[in-house]
Order: sequence, then C-alpha cells, then structure tokens
Amino acid sequence: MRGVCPHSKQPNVRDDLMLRAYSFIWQVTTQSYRPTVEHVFQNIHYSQMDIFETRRPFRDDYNPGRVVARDETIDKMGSAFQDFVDGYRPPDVCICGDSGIGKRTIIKHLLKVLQTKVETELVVTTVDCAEHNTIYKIYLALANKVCPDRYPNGTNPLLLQESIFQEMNDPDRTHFIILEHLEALGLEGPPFNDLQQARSTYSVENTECGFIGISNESRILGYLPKDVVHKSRMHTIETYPYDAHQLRSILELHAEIAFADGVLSESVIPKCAAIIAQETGQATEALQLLELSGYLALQSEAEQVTEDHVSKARNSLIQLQAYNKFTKELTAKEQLTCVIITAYNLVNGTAITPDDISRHYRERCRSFNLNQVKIRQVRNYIQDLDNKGLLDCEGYNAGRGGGIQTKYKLSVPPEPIIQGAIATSGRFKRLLQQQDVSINKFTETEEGIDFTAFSSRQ
DNA sequence: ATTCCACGGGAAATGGGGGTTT
DNA sequence: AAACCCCCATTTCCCGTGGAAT
Repeated sequence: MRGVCPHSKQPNVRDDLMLRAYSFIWQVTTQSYRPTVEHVFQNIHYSQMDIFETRRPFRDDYNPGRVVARDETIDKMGSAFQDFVDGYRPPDVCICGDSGIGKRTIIKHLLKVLQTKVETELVVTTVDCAEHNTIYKIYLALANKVCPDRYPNGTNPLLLQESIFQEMNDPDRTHFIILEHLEALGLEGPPFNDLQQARSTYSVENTECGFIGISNESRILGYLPKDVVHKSRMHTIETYPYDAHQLRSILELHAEIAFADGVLSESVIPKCAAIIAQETGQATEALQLLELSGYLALQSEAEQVTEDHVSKARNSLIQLQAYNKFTKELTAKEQLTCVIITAYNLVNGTAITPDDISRHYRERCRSFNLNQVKIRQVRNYIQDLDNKGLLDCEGYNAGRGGGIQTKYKLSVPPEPIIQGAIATSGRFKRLLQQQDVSINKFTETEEGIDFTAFSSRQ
C-alpha cells in the first residue's frame, strides 16, 4: 500500500496542497511577470478595449496561479510524491487523459508546491516526445537542455547519456524530467526503464531523478508493456474531461482578469461551459469559445457579451481551430497541398484527384522553394492532411475501367484556410488569385470574423 | 473468373547533420 | 583528409491488393 502514512511526522503533502491550491500565486520562474515592452503595449491597449481588460489569460502560456476543479487528481499526485517528501527517491509518474484537461497545469503546480516541502533544489526539464520521438532524440534534447555544452545531431548516444547523468550528479539538486506526448513514441512505450538504467550506469549514488510522463492517449496505460507500468516506483494517474461545473470555475477564474467589469452577461459562462462539457470537456476549447464570444461582442460594438455572441462563436469555433491548424500545425508542403485542394474545390465545385493535386503541386512547388516530388509522395502529404482532419475523401471504384480511385475535398469551411494561407505567405495569395479564387469573399466568415485579426491580439 | 489500376505499406535510397579512425 | 560509422528525415521504388466491370 503506497501513499500517505497517517502517522508520519513529515508534513503531509496532500493537505498542504489542498490549502495552497487555492492561494498559490505563480510568479517566479516564468518571464511573464517581468515588465517588458510587451507589457507597456498591453497597457496601452487596455484603454482601447471596452470588452476585454486584457486577452492575456487566453494565451497558451498563461498560468492563472491557481488550480481549480481538479481536487481528485491533485490528491493522487500528492500521494505519489509523499515518499519523496519523506526522504525517498523521487517517483516516476505517468499521467494521461485527453488533451486540454489540466495535466500540465497540475504538474507545474505540484512541482512548485513540492519545492517548498523539500530541501534540495528541484530542476525541471521538459522534453516533447512529439518532437523528439525516439530514445536517441530524447537523449539529445535532454543533453542540450541539461548540460551547458551543445551537442549536435549525431553525437554518440553513450556520450550523451554520460553527460546528462554526470551533470545531474549533484546532491543539492533533484531533477524531474517531464516527457510530454508519450504516445508519440509508439508501442515501445515510455523509455523510463532505459533512462533509469542509464542513470544507474553513469552516475554515482547522488543522482536523483524522477520521470514524469504525460500522454494525451488515455488508453496508453492499456497497451504499455506491463513491466513498465508495474514498476514499483511507477505511479499512474488518469485525468478525465471536465464537466460543466468544473469548466465554469475555470472560465470564471480567467474571465475575472480578462474581461472588464460587468461586460459578461450572467448566462455567458454557464453557456460556454455547458456547450463544451457536452462536446469535449477541454478547458482550452472552453476558453477559446469564451474569447471568441468576447471578440464578437467587441466587433459588433456591443456593450455586453451575450448568449447570442456565444451561439455565433460556437459556430465559428471549428473554423478557428482549422485556422490554427493550418497556420501552426501544417508543414509548408502540407500547406501548399491544402491550398491547392481548397482552390480546386472552390473553382470547380468538386473534389480533386491525387493526380490533379500532384500536377498542381509540381507546377507550384518551385515558387515555394519546395522540391518537385513524385505523386506517391504527394499522396503522403494528402494522407497527413486527412489524418489532421482537414479533408474528406470520396472513394469510388471504376472496376476494370481503372480500379479504386479517391477524390478529396476540404472538410472545413474554406474561409479559415484561405485566411490562414494569405496570412502565411503572399505567394499563397498570388496562387489563389491566379486560380481565380475571389479572395474578398473569404476575408470574413459568415459571422464576420477575420481569424488573422483575431489571432494577432496581444 | 478475369481484368484493371489507383492505392498504400514497406524497403531501400538519398542527403545531411555529425563523429572517429587511420 | 580520406574512409567509415552513427542518427535522422524525406523521398523513391516496388509490389500485393481490393473489388466493380467485363
């Protein structure tokens, strides 16, 4: 039985966490509290914004300093770390659950509180496994983050391991390594064993190091190798989507800072919470919806944000996500492919075959500084777009006359893609003009939103 | 039953980061 | 400095397949 010993003389992490969870202010390590030029500009904006006080709480890197609506998870995390507070080695933790439901927030928060409970200095290093998706690349990223020297691609893995754990070999410090997007590593699973083994090989007894895995794939626990999951030092924690009540408290926390006094009509936050609770339960989405609602109110020069704005915002949420996907998650090759498909759909009113996509790609790639590629490769780009949820495919089989064939069309409204394309590069604008796509029709959505303007807020 | 070909999985090649040995 | 090795991403090549039309 692992967890808190009731007779322990050591401070009880869990109780303390619960207290601090509601009072703690996050302000030390992040740069966001240092006065910067950016802040000066933000202050200028305040006077111009009637609806928003500031839009900072809606940014990805914003941290409200308090954790709400996650008592149970905090509780479990507290147990996982209790042994460490009692003087044992730091634990390995694996936390999973759908994206946007508070995993990172809780871990950051917990480590901060933990720092006040132990004497050693906690050093936290984060590695994104989506970017560094093999064990070698994780070592490489770690070496570059932890050690003062720079280690280029191709550095011998053994040297990397040695450098990392030598560097960590410091009795006054305890390292926590956060591995995000564990699911990106595939079936091999989190390299906890590998890492711990390397640790014991290359370091003397002083090296203290805990690994924290984060995965968006809640099923990951199911298909991970048993010996990884059931290691005695390994704790697994699962988080679940937020319900409407929890979303409400999260929205209120952010809205208090973001919106001017009294501009939110009473039903706005409950409505946002209810809508998202029913769909995904993701805090990030709920916040997007709320921000979009406020933006629409601002656009229409309303004095208050109303339920009506929320309804409109809801219709635009998918488009906003498509815009973000296009501008932030697609590679240049995928973007070009996507724009080609969009333009063809609009001009011809029909789906497009990979042959045609490839032909257009061949013609256009030069002006985007991309290589000419064979159709097979273009198929891969198409597949990637499809996986990212931007395409619908229509399959048909012409039998003897040609076998199976597929045509593709955009699965989202064209406005966000076109806006995203134009915002990304003037070359896309020219491409669209040359294809006779009447751009002006798409610079605003049905609800009157220009996503480029929306996203370029402070 | 045969025929046809886009499709897509997977192996192999290419190219580019770098290190080490002789 | 030439030759060889490590690690990665991207691209090309090869080939089995599905299934309606014939």
